Amino acid sequence: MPELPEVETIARALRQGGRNGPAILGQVLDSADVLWERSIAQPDVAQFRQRLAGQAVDQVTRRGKFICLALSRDNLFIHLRMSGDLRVESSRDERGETRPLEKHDRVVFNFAGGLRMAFNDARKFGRVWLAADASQVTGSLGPEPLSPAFTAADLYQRLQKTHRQLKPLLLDQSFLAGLGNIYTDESLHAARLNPSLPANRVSPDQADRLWTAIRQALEEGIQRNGASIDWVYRGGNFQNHFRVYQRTGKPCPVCGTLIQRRLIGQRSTHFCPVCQPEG
DNA sequence: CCTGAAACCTGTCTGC
DNA sequence: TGCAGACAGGTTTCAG
Repeated sequence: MPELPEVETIARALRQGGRNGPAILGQVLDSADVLWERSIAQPDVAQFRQRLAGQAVDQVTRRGKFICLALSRDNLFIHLRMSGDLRVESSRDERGETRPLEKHDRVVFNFAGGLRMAFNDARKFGRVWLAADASQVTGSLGPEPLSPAFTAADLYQRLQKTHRQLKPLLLDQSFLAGLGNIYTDESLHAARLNPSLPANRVSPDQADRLWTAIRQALEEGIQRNGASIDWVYRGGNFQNHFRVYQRTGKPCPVCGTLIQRRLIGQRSTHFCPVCQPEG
């Protein structure tokens, strides 16, 4: 589900509190309950539970679409994939009774102070890693799009190296970390680039536009606390500001032409045939 | 190197 | 009402 802005919103809430519960920064892990074993990518479940116990949450950050918890001795990575979410709450209700879990809770992290963090994931695609060496998990990710180190010239150079179509390329996390289906379509529309255009045919000027569009789309998404669609992620309102995503048959906000949808790289792709012409 | 298809899953919605 | 099929914010793996 979530892309960079949604993951960023969740990471901030874990750091400062808000959205789905109190902050977990500084909390000490007591135990973990694994309700769906395949949610644990690494190491095996027994080792995962054993190593976790007693470690404090020293830092909460984000890298691409990964939530990264720096623990006392390890790093805990959470990837929400299509339907994952995190919920922080007290383990007991007002009467002191153990609070029941929710449908689709897959892993529950219990903290020493009485809080718990539930990883809820209807579709079971999400994964959790525990690794001493962070590069083992996030090592192959491309640049962080909002980092000052990522420049328009940088993007242009990377685009020149391949003839892959822009849409699947931007979704490739080793090319750029954090874009998903929503923000890719929104960025390409703002940059006036056709999603099927081969990357090495993008001019320096167009690369500049794409760089600006990507960063603006992501920043607006973060500012609106992400996009909430259907039953999955809740909290943000960026969905009310989509220009093309899920707006098939509705007018382009720039020229009024009806937005088209078609499959590119097996993902549904929304674009304006006039603002984003072929070739 | 690149593309497309399939797999991993559950839930919702549409149309017959 | 029931049921089949399409579709959903992601990633990996495999065949060609």
